[in-house]
Amino acid sequence: MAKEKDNKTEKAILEAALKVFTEKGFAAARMDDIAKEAQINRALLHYYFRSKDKMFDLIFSQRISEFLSGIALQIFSEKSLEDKITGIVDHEINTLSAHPYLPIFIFQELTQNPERIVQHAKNVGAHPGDMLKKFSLQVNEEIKKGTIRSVDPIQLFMNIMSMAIYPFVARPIIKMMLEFDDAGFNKLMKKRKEAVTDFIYKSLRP
Amino acid sequence: MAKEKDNKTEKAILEAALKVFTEKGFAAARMDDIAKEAQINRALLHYYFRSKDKMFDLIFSQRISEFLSGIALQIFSEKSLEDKITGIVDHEINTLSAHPYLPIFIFQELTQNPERIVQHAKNVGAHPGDMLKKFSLQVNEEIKKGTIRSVDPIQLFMNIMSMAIYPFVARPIIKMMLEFDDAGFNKLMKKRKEAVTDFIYKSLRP
DNA sequence: GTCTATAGGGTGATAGAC
DNA sequence: GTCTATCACCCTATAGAC
Repeated sequence: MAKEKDNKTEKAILEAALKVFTEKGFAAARMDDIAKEAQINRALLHYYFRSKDKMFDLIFSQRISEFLSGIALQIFSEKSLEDKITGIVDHEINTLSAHPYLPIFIFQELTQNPERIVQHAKNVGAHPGDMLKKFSLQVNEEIKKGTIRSVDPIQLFMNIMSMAIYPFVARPIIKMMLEFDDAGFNKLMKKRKEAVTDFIYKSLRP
Repeated sequence: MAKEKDNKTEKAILEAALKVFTEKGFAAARMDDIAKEAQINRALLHYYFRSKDKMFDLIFSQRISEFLSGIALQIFSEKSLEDKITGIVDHEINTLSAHPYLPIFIFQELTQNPERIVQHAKNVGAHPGDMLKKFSLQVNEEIKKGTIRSVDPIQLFMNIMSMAIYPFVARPIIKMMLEFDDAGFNKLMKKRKEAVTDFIYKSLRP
């Protein structure tokens, strides 16, 4: 029973830490914000996780691993190129619709401390460079078969990721330009899944 | 002569503030970092700009205005749609190649404080929503003429901005995946200008 | 205008009672 | 495990000499 209480508190803290860190970033996040969000005392945070840095590393490590392995899962699946592209776009937009702060959080902190990615990238299993190689191979096969036009696979990969993720990065500007609230933005993103895949397929026509 | 010294110091401070704020963000930026970067005393910052907040507002206001007006300049030019798209892509990639930290800075701070955009958006002259309307009009004209296929102008606009800007947001991940240094990344972005416009035109074929 | 010294407030971390 | 009280440091901002 004491054990059960442990898990419950620890879980509450991690959930709160995720929320506060992703919304504010490491530097602006306050231990007190996390404590209040988890509805516990500030000292307990240190009891469970010792320091702000350790807590942050844990959260960040999970997020970047999830981000990379989510893509890897799609890339290394046995799908056709077309289904794979649809899979990546759908996966990214679905995930980010539920967690719109994630991309800015990841990229902001990664920019501050780029070495960190090397540590965490290994948690993904495959080396991230392998993803691009696998993707390039499949693209070049389709080009050879004549099912799609000739295209640089690396630029294509960047295009796919860009169109899926960037709108969540630029969310405040998009909301202002269109005078949308959160609900309107989410609807737009739901429609966007098909718009993006369609835009890509149309471009790849031979 | 005293006046000249004023301008020189003030300019040095603003330059240093831009560098530190954009690289670290408001919360992580230290007045001491800025002072050291400008090679002056910390107290002088307050003599010239009173507070960290005021200094930040100034820098941020300039950046977001420049960002929006840069796009507006392209949108409201008298170019054909195709030239306009090329203009936007080239302008964004050129600007960000020189200042790769800008997008994350703008979007991170804007996410923290979305109301800020409303104040600064007005500095652009035209209301930002007008940009999208003007762009949509021109796209719909081309569709009617049959020079491009039917497409949602808003999604198209998001696609263009995404593909031009996102790679600079995801720069650390791209550099890692391709095992590139800064020079390699910049070369890739230079090539990307043509890759992106070509990708878009190919997609818009009727 | 530019500096040194320091006030004043906030924040992460720990000690110690329960 | 959970709390209150408190320490020690950091950082912005200002006072005051030059």
